[in-house]
Amino acid sequence: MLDAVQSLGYIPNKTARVFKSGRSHILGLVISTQHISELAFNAGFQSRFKALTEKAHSEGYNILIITSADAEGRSYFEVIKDQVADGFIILSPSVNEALTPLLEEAGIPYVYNMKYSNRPEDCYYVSSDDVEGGYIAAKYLLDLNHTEIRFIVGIVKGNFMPFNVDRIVGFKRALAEYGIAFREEMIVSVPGQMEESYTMFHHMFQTRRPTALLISNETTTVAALNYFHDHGIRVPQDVSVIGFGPSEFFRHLRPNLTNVSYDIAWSSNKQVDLLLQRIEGQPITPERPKKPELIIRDSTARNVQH
Amino acid sequence: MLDAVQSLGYIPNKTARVFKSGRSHILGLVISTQHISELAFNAGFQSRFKALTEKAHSEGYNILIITSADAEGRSYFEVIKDQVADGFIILSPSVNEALTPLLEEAGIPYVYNMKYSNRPEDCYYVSSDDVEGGYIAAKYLLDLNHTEIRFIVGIVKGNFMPFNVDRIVGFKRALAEYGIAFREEMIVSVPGQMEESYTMFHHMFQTRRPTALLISNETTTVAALNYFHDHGIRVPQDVSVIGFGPSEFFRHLRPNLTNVSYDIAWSSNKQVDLLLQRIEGQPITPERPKKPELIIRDSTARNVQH
DNA sequence: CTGTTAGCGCATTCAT
DNA sequence: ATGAATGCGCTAACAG
Repeated sequence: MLDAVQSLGYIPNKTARVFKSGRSHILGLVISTQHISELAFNAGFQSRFKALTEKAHSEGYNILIITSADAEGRSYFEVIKDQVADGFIILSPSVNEALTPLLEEAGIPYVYNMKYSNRPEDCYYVSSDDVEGGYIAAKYLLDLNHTEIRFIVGIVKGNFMPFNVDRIVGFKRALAEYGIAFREEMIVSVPGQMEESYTMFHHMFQTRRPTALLISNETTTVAALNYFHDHGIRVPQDVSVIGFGPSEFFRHLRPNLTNVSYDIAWSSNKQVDLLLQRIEGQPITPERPKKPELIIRDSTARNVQH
Repeated sequence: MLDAVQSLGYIPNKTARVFKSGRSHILGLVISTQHISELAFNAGFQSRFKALTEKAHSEGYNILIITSADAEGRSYFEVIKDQVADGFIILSPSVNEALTPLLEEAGIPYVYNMKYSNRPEDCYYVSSDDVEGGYIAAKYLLDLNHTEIRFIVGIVKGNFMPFNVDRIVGFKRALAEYGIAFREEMIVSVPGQMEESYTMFHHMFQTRRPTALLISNETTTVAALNYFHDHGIRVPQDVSVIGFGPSEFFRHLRPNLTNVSYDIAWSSNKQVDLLLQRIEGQPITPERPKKPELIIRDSTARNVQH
């Protein structure tokens, strides 16, 4: 009789099974609409998406893409609570103090991709060591005799993202070690992506021209290289450039870019592991942030000016 | 009493609601693991992902990412039938004759992003007019006096993808109109992405050097530009290049690339519309493929050689 | 070892 | 208008 059932085109109702078992084997990936719209040269997000999907897949889970237009705690929660998913990976564009208590109260398992709170019990995230990232990048430029350095960071609603705050801390630390005074103008924020970044570099290079750039996102890095290409500014002869993000991406740019390389596959895997531990009610083993590496390529050179 | 329920932190069980209503408001996006692993410069997939996600979102649906390692009909079906989703958008890397009957028999609504069969009743797809795409690109190069043209196409398991078959038809049509004999060597297939493409261009330019290139995917286009950059081959003075894909991507390359531009947002929106019609059992209004446009930029010039 | 049944939480129907 | 009962399709527990 079972054979008959099998040979007939019977397909068990997945919804009923999920309902009964209480497990959908779906992981919600919560992203802002900004993430989606800025996909093109956002190599960091792409790597994260790839790694999370592959890892989830290998653990028997699928990824549900969940977007929320305004990245507020309450609205994120409204979207999250309506989803069929066993847990959520939250790629917050900023610190989100309001969201966590709501999720906790509702008993919804979650994980962040970065530090989301200053309370020690809020340990459900796996991040990278961004202080170190800012430090090694700045140190390398200082070793190459650069002092007119600009650190280009994106801003969301007028605020630095937490990892940029950390990178700036590392940047300042390196400066201090070398006895170079920090000046506010060394930090340059860009509100947007490709177009705004291009314009910003235009202004920057019309006025006081720096000898070295740290650029905290990939799209802005592409904008910089395009601006330099269009205006005959040579990298690294005229300006040194260091990018932040997955190393493979920068290897495919011209010139090959020196960059602070994050092991996004590692952190993504750990995020999924952590989330699955929460879902299964297992004890949590917090992960220490992994140190990024400086990959030296062709976009950085010794400063011979002045 | 209702107020009390509201004010208390009561959250209705989404799974039970889905079970009862029979609607998950989830659309499965079925992709191969290849899609995921080749995300980086795959601007076409990125645009598609973005457009599908935004459209689904605006229709009150979310996107579930479903991957299958081997893109066979049966294994795709095995994965699909286990998913909680109201319907599926299938980004098949090749024609998939085996999958469709299985889905039909199981009564699972689906939509493809390209023509998936030659039977007239298999009309559940929204594609672009790729014959036209190949034609306008080739015609433009022929107008610029190029005859040593190479059409670079990706292959999956030794086969051209259906849209490349169409583009080649258009390419040959243009050739015929201009009285240029087609030669087999004009079609060059690359098995892989960035690295393999780079090597392939190296071989190509060591031997008989073409004056113009049509490149059917974005990663290979980037590989070509990188190869030319590294070896002092100037675009468009030494070689003309035309890419295929979303126009914004090519605008951010250097030089700005002439390209055959597809309206991916349009086709993605239509795909979701079509799928929702199927899900709701509404009569289907088939969409005619939209014609692509040739965007002329800085990577194409008149052939003055010979 | 095979066959029957209870119950998951919601929405809908029906009875009050 | 409010409240109680039913059933969706599975699975796990239980009975035969």
